[in-house]
Amino acid sequence: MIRVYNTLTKTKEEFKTVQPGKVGMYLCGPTVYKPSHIGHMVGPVIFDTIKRYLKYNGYDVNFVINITDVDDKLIAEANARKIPMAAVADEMTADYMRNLDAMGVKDSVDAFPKATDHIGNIIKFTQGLIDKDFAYESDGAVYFDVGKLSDYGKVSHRSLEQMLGEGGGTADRKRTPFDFALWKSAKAGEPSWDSPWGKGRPGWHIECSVMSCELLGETFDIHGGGLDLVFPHHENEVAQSEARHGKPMCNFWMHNGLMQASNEVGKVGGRNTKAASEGDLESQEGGKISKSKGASAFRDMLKQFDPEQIRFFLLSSHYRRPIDFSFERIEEVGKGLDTFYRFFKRFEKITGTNFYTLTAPTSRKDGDAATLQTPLCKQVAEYRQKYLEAMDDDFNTGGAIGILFDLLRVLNKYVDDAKLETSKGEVGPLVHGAMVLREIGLTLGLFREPPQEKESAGSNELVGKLMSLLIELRANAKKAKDFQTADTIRNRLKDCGVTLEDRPGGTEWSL
RNA sequence: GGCGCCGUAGCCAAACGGCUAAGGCAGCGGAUUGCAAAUCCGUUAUAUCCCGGUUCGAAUCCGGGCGGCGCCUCCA
Repeated sequence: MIRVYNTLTKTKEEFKTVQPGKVGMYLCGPTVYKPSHIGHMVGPVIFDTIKRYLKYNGYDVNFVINITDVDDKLIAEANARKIPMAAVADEMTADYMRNLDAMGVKDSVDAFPKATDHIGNIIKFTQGLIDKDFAYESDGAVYFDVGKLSDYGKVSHRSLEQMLGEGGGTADRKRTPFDFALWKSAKAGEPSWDSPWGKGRPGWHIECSVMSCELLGETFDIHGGGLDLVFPHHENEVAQSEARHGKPMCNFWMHNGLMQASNEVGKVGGRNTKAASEGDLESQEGGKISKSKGASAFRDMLKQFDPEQIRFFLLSSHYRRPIDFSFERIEEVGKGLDTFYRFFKRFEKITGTNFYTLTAPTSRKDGDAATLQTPLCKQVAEYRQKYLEAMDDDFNTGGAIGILFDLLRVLNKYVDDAKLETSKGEVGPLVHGAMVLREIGLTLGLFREPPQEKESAGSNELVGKLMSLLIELRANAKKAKDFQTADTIRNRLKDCGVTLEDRPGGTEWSL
């Protein structure tokens, strides 16, 4: 049984779907006005992992991430750069897609609807709300009347009375301060569309209600987003959708913790310099990354780190927790990841099989059936079971990764104990163990393909030839007990960033 | 000020009332090695920010502090 923490009820609930075997999942995507930074990758990676795990559990998952391509910030950016808003949106959407692709998320997303492709539907939806008397026109704009909804505040767990008591919000053309715009009237020079209320553009919240309904139906299963979107965005989505349809918009509201910026974030590519000189305290003092104007572009971060390393970092703690960003932390998890890569090589050496070509079970049921009866396999099965329990419990990827390490240790120990590197032994259990490691890895979106950097260096033919020359020279020196020469070669290579390992089957090198 | 989240070893982190508080990184000792590296074994929290309470039993539940963070500002 999979249990999911629901923001609506503030408890973990048994996961149940609207339609048997099918899951509709919607994630609030980016406003495409600047290149994405690492904070933008948190939600996609987490919900991609959730999709992978649900698929593994036999669900057919329809995963939607929206693209907000019309908004104040986009207009401002377009004006500043003196180019059309659509040009800004296209450029930044392309950047976002490349980043998602690097993180292994893009292919997992079934649709990326854009707000501007749904203007007609947005107008229809808005008119529907007016017809039902949940919205009113005022001066060319249309507002949602929150006072008409008795349960407004149920997602963010606050009440209208309480908020009004604080004197928050501003009234202007609105009936109540917390009424929000469904449709905004156009100002001169702004992109606009014709509507029954004159030229204008959609408000921020309406697109998500409209597109989620278009693609996933009036009631769907999972709505995700960052914790910062709970209020007002998700509160307002629910208000719109439920007022319009008279039924629950979504059964499970899931919110991921935000990535906290440390001062370092802005340092890559020197993007922080501008913000700092402008006295942008937010980027100076940290806070959530999504707001930090100094956060470095994710594409720059990809030059420094393997995407898998970043993914591993994001999944190493529970999704509802805030994550503190730091380069040290990413380096650190990278070292843990390297231990897996070393095992994969070790595995290939012994079995002649590339770990990445192993055909592992892609469903939980198949995995259950694949259990063998040797001592190692039993141990592996126990860890697999623990892994499943961790993931069943609100997608506890942090705990799951701990179990991945346990599994790794058991497999390495088996190789050591059976001396598989020097003598022929029973490799069947090892292959089975590696298969389970791959099965688990794939549900987390890990170990999909060999780490890129290390591969490219290793595949350089000249480098390979030079390395075998040096290794041969060193082997001759060792044979002649000339350890000084042997150590010189090893130390000098170390200075070049190349590590030599004298393994049972011969010397190996790595960067 | 209002609503809410969080505080576990040097650092990161799991745990959701009950066996010895996972795991990673760093450190230390050992096996192995010509020496290393890698791998494995052992070790590093009389114990979960502090103070009370509930309970046979609390890192977990309740109350009160202290500290960190988010939202409640941008005709949203």
